Amino acid sequence: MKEIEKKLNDNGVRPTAMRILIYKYLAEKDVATSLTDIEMAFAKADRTTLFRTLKTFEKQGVVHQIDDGTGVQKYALCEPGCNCELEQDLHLHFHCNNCDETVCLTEHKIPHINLPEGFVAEDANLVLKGICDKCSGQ
Amino acid sequence: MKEIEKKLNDNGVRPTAMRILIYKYLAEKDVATSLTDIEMAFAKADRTTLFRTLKTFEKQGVVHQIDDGTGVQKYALCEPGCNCELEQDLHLHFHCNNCDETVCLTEHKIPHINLPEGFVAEDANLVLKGICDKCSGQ
DNA sequence: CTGACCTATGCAACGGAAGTGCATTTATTG
DNA sequence: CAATAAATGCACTTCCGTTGCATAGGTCAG
Repeated sequence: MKEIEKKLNDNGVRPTAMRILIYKYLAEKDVATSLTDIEMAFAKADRTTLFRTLKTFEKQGVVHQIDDGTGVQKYALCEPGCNCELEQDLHLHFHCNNCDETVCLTEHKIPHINLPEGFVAEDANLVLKGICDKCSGQ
Repeated sequence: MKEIEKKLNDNGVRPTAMRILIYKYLAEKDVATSLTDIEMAFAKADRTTLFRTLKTFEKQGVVHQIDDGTGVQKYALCEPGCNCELEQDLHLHFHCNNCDETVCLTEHKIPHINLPEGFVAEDANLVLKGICDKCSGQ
């Protein structure tokens, strides 16, 4: 519990009760989480608070945002050494068409692509879709 | 003009006046196009018609849909041999942070990724973001 | 040619999700 | 404790995708 407070403090986020709960929730889930997911889990809290909490987390490098192609923004906790901004640090994401969950494959970086003359890449997003390990094992 | 009619017929799409115009519009633009873009260009036509036209085009393999991370769906004409459904045929897309346009890099396929045990990829989406050739040349 | 029929188009409305402005509560600091 | 800043909650807006239903327009059989 105290570790979460410390973690938030280290990232320049004031550890309020709400924020600690949200962090804990994200830590317990091992899949990317949408604002609506969190809203369901914390029915009493206001949507805006949750929204702004996520945005604060994102800005301070606590979570990174994921666009998995479903049309809804999702978030996942950054790994200890996660440098989300740098191209070479971008891992890829896997979206399961069966259970509809999205997971970070932090070990799998996006390979370097040779672009045509004149194109300069600053960022990349790679999402693979298919059947995840949990669903294919059934 | 007649080629467009033929092209649509070949794909099982009845070539109405509206559809020919939309096809022509897409052909003239070399960048991915959103429903709103088309709506602007055809102010008299109804949003729904344009929407359904795009969906029809997509289903019949005339266009493919692109998710470039901006949150709005975009579409681009399929190349002659484009097999959008097959994993090995997936090209990548480049979104320019300067001019905000998204282009197909049809020559650049998404590299094969070795996934962890249990994961089966059926589809993939790779979007690179940065500065495009037109903007970097300035 | 004409009526029946199917398809395309148009209009209205809905729903989900992101986002903003402002008031209020809670925490921090002098 | 008072003054100030930050966090939370409420109301509302906007944007986009989508659907239901009515109408217009093209197609085909008789």
